[in-house]
Amino acid sequence: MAQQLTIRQIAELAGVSVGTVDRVLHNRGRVSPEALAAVQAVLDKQSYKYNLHTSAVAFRRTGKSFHIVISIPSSEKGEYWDLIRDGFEKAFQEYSDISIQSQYVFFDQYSSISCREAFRSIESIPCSAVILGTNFVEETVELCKNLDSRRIPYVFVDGMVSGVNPTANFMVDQDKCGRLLAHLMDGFTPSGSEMAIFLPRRVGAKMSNNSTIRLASFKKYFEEPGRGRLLKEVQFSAENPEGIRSEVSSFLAENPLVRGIAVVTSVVYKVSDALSASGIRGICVGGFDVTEGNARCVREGTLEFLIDQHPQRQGFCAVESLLHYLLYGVPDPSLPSSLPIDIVFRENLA
Amino acid sequence: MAQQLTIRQIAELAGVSVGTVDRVLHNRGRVSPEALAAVQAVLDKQSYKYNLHTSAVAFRRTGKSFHIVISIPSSEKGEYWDLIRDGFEKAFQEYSDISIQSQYVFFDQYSSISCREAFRSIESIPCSAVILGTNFVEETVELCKNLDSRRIPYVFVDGMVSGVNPTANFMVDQDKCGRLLAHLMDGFTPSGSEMAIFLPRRVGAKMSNNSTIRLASFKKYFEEPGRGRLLKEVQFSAENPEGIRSEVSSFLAENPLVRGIAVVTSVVYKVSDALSASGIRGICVGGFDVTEGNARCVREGTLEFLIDQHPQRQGFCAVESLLHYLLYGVPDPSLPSSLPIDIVFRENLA
DNA sequence: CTGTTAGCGCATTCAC
DNA sequence: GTGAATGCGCTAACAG
Repeated sequence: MAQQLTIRQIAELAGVSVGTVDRVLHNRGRVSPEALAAVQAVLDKQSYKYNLHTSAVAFRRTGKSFHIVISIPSSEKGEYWDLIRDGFEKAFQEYSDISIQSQYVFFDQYSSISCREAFRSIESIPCSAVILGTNFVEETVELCKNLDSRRIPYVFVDGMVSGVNPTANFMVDQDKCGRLLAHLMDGFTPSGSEMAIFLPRRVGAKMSNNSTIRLASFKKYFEEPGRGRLLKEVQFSAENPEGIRSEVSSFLAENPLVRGIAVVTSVVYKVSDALSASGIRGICVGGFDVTEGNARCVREGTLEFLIDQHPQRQGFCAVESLLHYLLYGVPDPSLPSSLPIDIVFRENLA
Repeated sequence: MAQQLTIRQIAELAGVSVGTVDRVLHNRGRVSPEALAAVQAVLDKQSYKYNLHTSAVAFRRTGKSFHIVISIPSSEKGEYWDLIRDGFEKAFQEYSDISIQSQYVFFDQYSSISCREAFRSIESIPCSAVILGTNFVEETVELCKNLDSRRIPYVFVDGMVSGVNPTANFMVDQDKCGRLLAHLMDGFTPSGSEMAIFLPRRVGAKMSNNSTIRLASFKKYFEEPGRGRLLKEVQFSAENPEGIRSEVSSFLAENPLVRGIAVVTSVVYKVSDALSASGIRGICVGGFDVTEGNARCVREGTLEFLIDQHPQRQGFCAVESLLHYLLYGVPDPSLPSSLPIDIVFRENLA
C-alpha cells in the first residue's frame, strides 16, 4: 500500500515550497510554468488525495464560514426526508471544524406550488452552496439556472434532473428499485395469484419523478415473457385511514385472486394498517423506505419487506461532497453518486 | 447542533492548560485532584468526542509506530476474507498519518491445525495489537489468554468467542442470518414444496462456529408452528465440481418435491453451477456472501439471492476501533459491533 | 511569482 | 503537577 503523499513531500520532490504546491492544488494561479510543471510531474507519478479533515482544521483559523441552504420536503420525525436531514447534521458534526451555517427551506412534497415558492425564495438568498431535493423537475431546473448564473454550486439528493449541472448527486437507481420490488413481490406471492400495485391518489399534482420511474420498471418486469401474472393498478387515497380501509377491502373482495400488494412509495404502512384493521391476512405487502410507520409494520409482520434508499448516507455524502467542492473546487471523486439499494425484512431491521 | 468541544476550549472553561486536559483525557496521571475535578465538571456538561483524524496528524511527529498482527484465513481475491482484508487496507489508507506496520499471518479456514500453528507463532511476535478471525474457538481462546498476559489488545472480526475479552468485535448476528435465510427461502419457494439445506462435508473437521449457528436458526424457523414444510438436510462434498453435480442431481431425482436449496456458507455458487451444468431449472438457491463466484451466479440468474455480511466494513471498523483504543485506551463507543445484514438480489448487486 | 510564517486541534516534551 | 513550547498536514496572508 502506497503511503499517502503529504503536501510537504510533494514540495520536496518538486523542489518548490509548500505554498507553491498549495497554489497548484487549489488552482489559485500565480505560479510559474516551470513550478507548475514540476509539481504536475510529481502528481502524475503518485496521485494526491485531499484530506478534508486536516484541511478543515487549518481552515478554522481563517474565520471564513459557509452558508449552505438546504431545500427539501418537510417531514415528520423518522420519515424519509427527516432521515436525509439526519445525514446532513451528522456531516456537519463530523466536519464541525468548518464553520457552517445551514438554513433549511422546507416545502410540501405533494405541492409543486409550495416547492416553487420555496425555490423562488432561495433565488434571493446569498449563500455558498445549495442542497436540493429533486421532487419537482421544472421548479428545480428554474432554480438551478438562477444558481448557475450566480455561480453557486448545488448538489441533489434523492434524484437527478437532466439539463442542469449539479456538482454531485446522491440517489439510488430508481429503475432498479422498481424492478427489485417486482422481483421480490413476484417471489413472495403464489405463482397462480394476481398482483396489485397501489398508487397514492394525488389531488392536483402528478406523481413524483421517482415514483413514476419505479412504477414503469415495476410494470416492465411483469410484461417480460414468461411472467404470466395479472397486474392490477389501483389508486388509493392516502389521506384518511378509513378511506383506505374501505378501498382496500372492497378491492380485495372484487379481486379475490390478488395475493400481493406493492406500493411504490413510503406510505405503504397505511395499506398494511388498513389490511390488519380489516382483519385481512395472507396478502404480501411490499414498499419503500424504513420510516417509523413502515418499520413498525415490518416488526408486526403485516408488511413483508421494504426497499431502503440509504437516506442518511445520501444526506451525509451530499454535505461531504459539497464541502470538498467548496474547499478544493472539485467534488470528491471517491464518493459514489449511485448508492446501493438495501432490502429490509423483519430479521435485518436495524 | 452542539459544536464540537476542542481541547483548548475545555482548558479555558476549566481554567487549566491544554496539557492538563490532555493528561485527564488520556488518564496519564500526574494531575492534582482540583484540576481533575475542574476538567471533569466541564466534561460532564458537554461530552468530548475524540478526533482520530487530528490526533493522527499530531501523532505523526512522535515517530512512534504501531505493529498490528492480523491473523485470518487465507482466501482468493474477491472472496469473503479477502474483502475483509480490503477493509483493513482501506482503514490503513484513511489513517495513513499514523505509522502502522501490518503483518498478516494466514491460516487455512478448514484446518484447525493450521490455525493453531498460526496462532502459536503469534504468541512470540512482539506487537501493539492483534486482529483475529474467530473461525476456531479453542485456538482463539488459547491465543487470547497469551495476549491478555502480555497486555496486547485484540479485536475480532466475523464472530465472537465467549470467555475472552476483545476490546471490540465486528460481526453480523448469525442467528438472524440463519433465520433470514429461512424466511427468504420460505417466501421464494411454492408453499407445497420441500426444502433442502446443503452442508459442505468436511473431512476431519467440524463445521465452523458461524455455520453451526446459522444452521440451527434456519431449522428453528421451520420448526415453528404453521410452517408445514418438509426439510431435508444433505451433506455435499464441496471439493470437486463433478462430485457435487452427481450428488445434487441424484438428490433431486430422489426428492422431486424439493424446490429450494439453502446453503449456509459462501460455497453456494458451487451448488448453483452444479444445477445449471446438469440442466436443472426452477430450483431456488440462496446462500451467503457476495464473493466473485456467487456474484456471477446471481448475475446469471442461477442463484436467487445472497445474504451479505459487510466484510469490508467489518475490516475497516476493526482497524478503526483498534487505533482508537491504542491512542485513547478505550474502543470507540460510536462504532457498532453488530453490523446490519445486507440482502443482495440480481437488481441490487453492486 | 515565491518562500516564509502563523496558527488550526492535537500529543508530547521539558523546564519550572 | 503544570503550562509553555514544538511540530504534524494544511491554509492563507505577507514580504520580497
